Amino acid sequence: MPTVTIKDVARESGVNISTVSRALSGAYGVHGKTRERVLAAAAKLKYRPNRVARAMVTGRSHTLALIISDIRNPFFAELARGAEDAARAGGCDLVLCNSDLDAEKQMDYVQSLLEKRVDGIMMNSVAELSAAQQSQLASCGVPIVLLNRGGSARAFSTVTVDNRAGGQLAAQYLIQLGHRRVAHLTGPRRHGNMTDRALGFVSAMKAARPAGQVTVIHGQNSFSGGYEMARRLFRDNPRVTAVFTANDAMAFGALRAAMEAGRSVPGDVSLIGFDNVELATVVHPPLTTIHQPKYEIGQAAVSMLLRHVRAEGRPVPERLVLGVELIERQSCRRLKE
Amino acid sequence: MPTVTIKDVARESGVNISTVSRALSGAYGVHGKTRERVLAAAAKLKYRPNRVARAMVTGRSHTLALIISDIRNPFFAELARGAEDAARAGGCDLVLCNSDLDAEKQMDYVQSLLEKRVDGIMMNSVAELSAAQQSQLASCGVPIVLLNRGGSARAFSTVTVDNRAGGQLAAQYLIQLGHRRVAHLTGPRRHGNMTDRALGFVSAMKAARPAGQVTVIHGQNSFSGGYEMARRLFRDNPRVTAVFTANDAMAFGALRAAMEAGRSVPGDVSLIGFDNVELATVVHPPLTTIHQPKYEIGQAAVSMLLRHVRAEGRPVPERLVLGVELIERQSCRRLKE
DNA sequence: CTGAAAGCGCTAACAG
DNA sequence: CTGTTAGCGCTTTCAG
Repeated sequence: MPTVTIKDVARESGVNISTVSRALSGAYGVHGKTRERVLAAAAKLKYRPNRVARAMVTGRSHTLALIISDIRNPFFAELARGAEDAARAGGCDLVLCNSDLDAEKQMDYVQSLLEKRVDGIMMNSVAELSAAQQSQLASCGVPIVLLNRGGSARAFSTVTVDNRAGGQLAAQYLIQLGHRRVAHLTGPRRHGNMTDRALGFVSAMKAARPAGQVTVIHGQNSFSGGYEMARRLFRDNPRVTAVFTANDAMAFGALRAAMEAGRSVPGDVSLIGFDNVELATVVHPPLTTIHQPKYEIGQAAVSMLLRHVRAEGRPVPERLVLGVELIERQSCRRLKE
Repeated sequence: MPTVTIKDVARESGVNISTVSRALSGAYGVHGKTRERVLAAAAKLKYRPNRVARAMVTGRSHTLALIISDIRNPFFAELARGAEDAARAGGCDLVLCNSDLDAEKQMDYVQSLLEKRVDGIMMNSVAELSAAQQSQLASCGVPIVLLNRGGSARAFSTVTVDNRAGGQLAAQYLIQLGHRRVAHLTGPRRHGNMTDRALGFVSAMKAARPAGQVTVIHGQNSFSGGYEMARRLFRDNPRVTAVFTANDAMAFGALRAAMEAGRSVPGDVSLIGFDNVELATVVHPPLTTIHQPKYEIGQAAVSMLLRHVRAEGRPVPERLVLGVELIERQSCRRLKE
């Protein structure tokens, strides 16, 4: 309780505080004997270095931040776990921020994190950032890696999956099963990753022979968002034979809506999701979906970030794009002609 | 980029740094005019206070930590969200730690967090802590609130739900449906909360007329843990008519195992979970479960923690226990005599 | 190899 | 109301 500092250790071991500092940091330039004495004293006193003091002088806080929309989305939970494991392995703590896809909240977080001198920030930035925001972020002094493509300016490092290819995969699968009148349930407009998914899906669908018709609906990218959109869809647009949701959470919501509307999946309508969260195997029917490597995204993001942190100076933006794949389960069926 | 400090603001506005400090912290004792000048200078220079410097002198880092077993468990994700929202509302950051129910990893985290001078820690401590660990934690100098009952020593503040009552609720429900040969799938031995759930369940089951027989199986408290245990159970103990899992994730695993084993739920076996995570409504069949207020637990934990932090001195341990309730859906059925 | 001293950026008495 | 002066606990030159 009576906080013991490096001074106490110095007194106890009869050396100067700078010697203690060196001995403790395992640096060279300290006699074996002295070092042992210091270590013993530190142990005896139960000395615990004060990392905020250290951070102040070194300028490195050994803290990383992860700004996501909502940790309750299993996709982000998995990603966060990958990030936390990697951060810990790299000697850093991870502070978690939920932005709810709210641009203002997101910038507030960044501001606050900068004041706290975090060493780096990972974020799935809301929509495309305004030019002002972009430059503000780019020149904020700490490395940032985006979890989505970084808008027009190539100023940011990013780690993403190939969202566009994912959308195409979903479309091609549905096309091949004979679906042409389909819907795509997605998140808010200008949500980076989801926009790409939609792009890939719609373009592939249009390119089919005969061409498909796709209704795109925007809403909340959550369970309840999916539920709401699907409810409206089934009511207003009952002739749709398949729906592709921009994530699994929305697919679960759609599943729920289908159940309540008395529409069988895949009997009456086929459903395909995106993410491949663990629970996709246990819903009924098991959900066909596009798999993305969630844990690995988090991991890769921190290792890229850590590399930038250690590199000093303004880092050269890097971009890593990971692959996706179609996981076929039982929520889609072939359309009889 | 060329970090602007309070000194720069002082120079720019022609006053002393302490005046800047006062003006910025909104404290009294500074002339309106002067204050405006300072604020203007700060804005012009885009001054951002260095919170680690501030933390060093004030001794408050405005950082809270949450140590849980795994954020991928939707229960913890929801809890973490409640905690983060409350922390943010209280002006604090939240660092996330995944301990995997590993006692050593958990103590490592605590150690590291203490060095970082977090203001408080929330943790769902693994099992009962050893006496040594308990006293180490109790006297570590920062407030701790446990997310489970705190072992024998009443030295810790806790926020929990009434796990025992939850177990009883599950048992009574099953009893009333006529089940007497049941199983309970739970987590590792000595997991605080789950132990209480088991206690309540088993005792209520035994107290039934005629008394029930309950097989208790310990394993990993995860989707795959539930899956494994259920697989073994269905193979070795096929006459069981109902199973109660200590959380929903395990119930989902059990559902999966049942599906693969060709056993219908609730046709062949009834299933009841614990947590009431969002997805419990969308699995097939919708899961009957014991609801606990996850978000509120996280929220309550930080507000208790913040209260302790602000109270200074060794806080008086408080204990908050929240209620649970049975949510009846479609995974259990009445046993025909 | 070790000690002395100068800060990191900020707050908090203590004087004016 | 404002300026001076000490530090917070640690790292890091710079001299021995």
